[in-house]
Amino acid sequence: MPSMRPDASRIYRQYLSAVLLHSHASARACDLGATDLYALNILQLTGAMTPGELSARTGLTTGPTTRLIDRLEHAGYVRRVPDPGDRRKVTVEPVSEPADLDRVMAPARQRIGDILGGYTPEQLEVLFDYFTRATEAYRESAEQLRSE
Amino acid sequence: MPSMRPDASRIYRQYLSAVLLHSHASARACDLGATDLYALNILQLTGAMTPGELSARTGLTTGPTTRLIDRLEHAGYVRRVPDPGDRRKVTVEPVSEPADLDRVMAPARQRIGDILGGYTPEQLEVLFDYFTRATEAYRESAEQLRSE
DNA sequence: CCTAATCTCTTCTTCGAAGAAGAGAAATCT
DNA sequence: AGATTTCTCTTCTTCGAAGAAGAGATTAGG
Repeated sequence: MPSMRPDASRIYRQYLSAVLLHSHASARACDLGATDLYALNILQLTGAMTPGELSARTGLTTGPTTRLIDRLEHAGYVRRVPDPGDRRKVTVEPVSEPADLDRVMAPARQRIGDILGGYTPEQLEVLFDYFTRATEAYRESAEQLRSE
Repeated sequence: MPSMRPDASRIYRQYLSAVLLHSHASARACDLGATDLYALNILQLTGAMTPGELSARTGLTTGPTTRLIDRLEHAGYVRRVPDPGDRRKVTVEPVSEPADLDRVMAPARQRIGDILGGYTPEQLEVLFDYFTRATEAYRESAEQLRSE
């Protein structure tokens, strides 16, 4: 990060730490393992996919992936839908309203909502522009790490 | 999140997912366990603390915490410093430059740096104002989850 | 001073999740 | 139609990390 501010890097690092801290605390509060949350994020970000594809993305072999999906399905975060075109296949799709996770995330969502509510439309434009770009940047970087 | 945009919530959610995705991929690339990264984040965010305090913050008992610190120290992310005032105590402090993690995070940092470099000073003001406030919001929310 | 409290670390056991290998079902290709 | 490939799922084993209990060392209090 260039010299926009002397402490820009530090602020950003602490920001990331706080996000991760909260995410981990949320997972813990839901009795959700780290890999489970990771997979759930993949599904929410990328959309429905087959177990095989999820295996590839998580880096797990198919065995653990089956049981990972079992856990997520049992907890009500995803569901298995048979593929109409290919009856060997199953599609794993994220469920719209994951009850527990939503409840746990509510306080943070409230706080962030309050913060965002204090900005002008022009400022929000900037923020959401950043969110959109950063999403792509992190997704690409993660992809890059995965393929190394 | 109120009706600032119809897809605001979705954009923000995907943004968070991407951040977490990348973080998990980074941890994986460093052979760093989820709890290890979690603890490291606590230390980087809050600063040096005793193993007992780290135990409380991670929610672990003291046994696993000792070995968690062992792993982090061995990997070169933290170090133990004896407390001069109380010789029973040890202070665990994060090391300034964690080699592996830095290397793994470099591509993302580059991309984010490029994105931020494209904004005007006024826009950066808005972004860093958000980062600062959001850090506090997530930290408080995580604290709240921990104490439930 | 001597007891109680505090702090870290060690040991043992337990548990969850990952890997490996293969079975079973269905699609594809010759 | 038969053989091969492609999926998912099952079983068994292995491994890392968490919990419980207690030892050892140091400080604080009566």
